[in-house]
Amino acid sequence: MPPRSSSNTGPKLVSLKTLAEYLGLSAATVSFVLNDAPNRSIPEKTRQRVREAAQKFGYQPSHIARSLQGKRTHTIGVLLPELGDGYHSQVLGGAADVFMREKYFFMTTHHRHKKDLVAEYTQLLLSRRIEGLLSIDTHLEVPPTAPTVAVAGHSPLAGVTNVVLDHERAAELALGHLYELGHRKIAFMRGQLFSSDSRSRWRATLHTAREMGLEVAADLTILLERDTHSPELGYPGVKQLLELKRKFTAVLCFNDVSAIGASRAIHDAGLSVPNDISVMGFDDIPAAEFYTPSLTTIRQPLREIGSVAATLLLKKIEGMKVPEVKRIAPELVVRESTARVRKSK
Amino acid sequence: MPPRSSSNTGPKLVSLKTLAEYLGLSAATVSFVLNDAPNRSIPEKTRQRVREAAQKFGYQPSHIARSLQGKRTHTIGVLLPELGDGYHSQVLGGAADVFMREKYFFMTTHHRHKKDLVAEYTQLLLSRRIEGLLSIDTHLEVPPTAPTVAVAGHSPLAGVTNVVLDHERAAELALGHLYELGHRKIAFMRGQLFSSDSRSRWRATLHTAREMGLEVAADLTILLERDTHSPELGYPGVKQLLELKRKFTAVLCFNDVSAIGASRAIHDAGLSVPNDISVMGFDDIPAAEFYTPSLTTIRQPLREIGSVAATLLLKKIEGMKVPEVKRIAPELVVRESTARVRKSK
DNA sequence: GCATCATAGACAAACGTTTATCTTGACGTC
DNA sequence: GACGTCAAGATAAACGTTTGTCTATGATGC
Repeated sequence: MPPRSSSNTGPKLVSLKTLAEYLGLSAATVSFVLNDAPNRSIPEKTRQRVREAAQKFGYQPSHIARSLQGKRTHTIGVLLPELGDGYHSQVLGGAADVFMREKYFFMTTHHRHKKDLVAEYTQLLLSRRIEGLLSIDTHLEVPPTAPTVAVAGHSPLAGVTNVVLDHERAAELALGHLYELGHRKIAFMRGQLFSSDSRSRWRATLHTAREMGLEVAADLTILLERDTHSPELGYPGVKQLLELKRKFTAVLCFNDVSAIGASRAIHDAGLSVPNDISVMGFDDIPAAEFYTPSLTTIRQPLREIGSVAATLLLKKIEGMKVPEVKRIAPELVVRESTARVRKSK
Repeated sequence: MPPRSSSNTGPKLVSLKTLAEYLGLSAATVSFVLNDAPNRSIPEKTRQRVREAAQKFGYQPSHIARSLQGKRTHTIGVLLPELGDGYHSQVLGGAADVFMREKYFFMTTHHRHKKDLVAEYTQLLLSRRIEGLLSIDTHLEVPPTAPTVAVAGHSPLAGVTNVVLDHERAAELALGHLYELGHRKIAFMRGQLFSSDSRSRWRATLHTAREMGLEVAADLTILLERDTHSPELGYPGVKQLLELKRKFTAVLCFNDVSAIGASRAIHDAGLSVPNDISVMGFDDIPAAEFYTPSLTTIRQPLREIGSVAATLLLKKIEGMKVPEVKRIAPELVVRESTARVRKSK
């Protein structure tokens, strides 16, 4: 296809005033017509003329001028650590669906967890008169002066609504599944201490295990330490357990990546997943499905988390009351890496 | 940590006027001080007073009012099909790095390839006075009236700069690698006809193969048809080739996902990757590294593509001339799924 | 034939800035 | 003492809208 003609230095943007001048009308009248303002008597004939002229000149009202005196900007500010990795982008995607549907635009900023950037961007967004702030995995120091909803925010802040994964439910699903398959000797992985929701997850795991009468043995607990996103994360711990001849029939991993590492360690020890040992992941990353054996895991409904957060934020902006905290239930995804524990010891 | 105090109905935003009134000065003077306007004589004492008051009231200049008369809004509009999947988010991430660094903010819109939405959002962004448009994997019908850079845009448009992967280079890297390993009978996968850059890739592959003296045999060519993102995409074609007893030592897959499917088919046929057949992917998705055997692949430097596009866009906005098309070189990532062809036939 | 009323539209203020130009008083110079 | 200069700041216009109020003009009522 040949390039189209029109240049992109573009027809200069036409203002209400120019349009009015051309029509021999006042800007006000033109504005009334274009906005279908009520309580104004303007004959259909004039309306036609105005609309045609607007069409002809490709008139676009200046959103800036508009929002200068009307309060509404229909703009949201988003704060997140990094764009492009799976987690944050998916949450943002879910939120974006809602924003677009409700005719809000949003500006995204990323700060790589730098405190001063978080503060700076918050201010800059505010000075652009955003109506609300969506904070994803971001540590806010003070409550912003605009309605705010935080996803996976750490500390509770006055007036800031938190949307978080229901870790209790996650633990129930994971342990419940293993329990039903007959597993009683389960190895546990505990997330790195610096990891954002590592603590709440571990607490929920301990709590649920106790309720179900499952033992969380210290000598079957692996504490992750390395700061990596490769399966190498889960390999050494499980390998060591196997070398020490600890007895267990399943391992509850911190996430899918470490579950893949765990699988490899089991495989390398000459054992089979899931026949000898079941492996349970967390997150449901795309690789969880592709891996062999595909991973049974707990899915975090990231898009849903995003859309719930966005919905709550819009409600707040409209002045409605919303809860301080909203928990989102995860889902159990059963695949190949877990199986019924074998009768034969 | 206990919740902080301050409420988020927030201290009402303070305007220049209010500030000026409080100080007993005119708004203009306050503006001069706060902007360090040159050629204005204002005693240091007054400057101090002004700055202190601004601090005290947490004054934030209204970006909106500012950009109403100055032309600059320092805002970019982004058009993409979908937020949250790997490809687009990574490109956006790379672009965002540049935008943030250069103090531009951006609004992201997604259109799921709906033509009318593309047009509508372009207009809306324009009416918000964006200074430039970044179009990612989006089919633009007409050149927008603002400087525009397109990533993986399909048709060339007058004045729109295109940033694309250098498919020729990609083919050279892939085929060169296989060639060096001794492969001469290679099976090819051709992308679905509806896939965006399927055509240019195939053309480059044919061209490069010819140059290297490699044969692209019709009976070793698999045309993908299913519209799926699961490995199932690559499985049946390769399986069929094996069943038909076609002889080949390597398969050049359309992407990593289909490469995983291909691997499985080979495995299921009782053959080994890479000992019997080498498998080459494309994209370098995260799973490529985790899979067993990990995939040799051609990496699309997505973040780089994004940052190059953003850089070009900013240059255009500054009024500099930039090329109509910019090709980004891919990278060969050698892992376990390819090996030297075995001597023994 | 005059008051009343609806119509069709103009006028002007306001939103929060920036910036060019003007004012005022103090001081210095010859 | 007339004049110019400079400092310190005020005024006002402008950016592109929206919206409350005002004004002509003609039509209607009695």
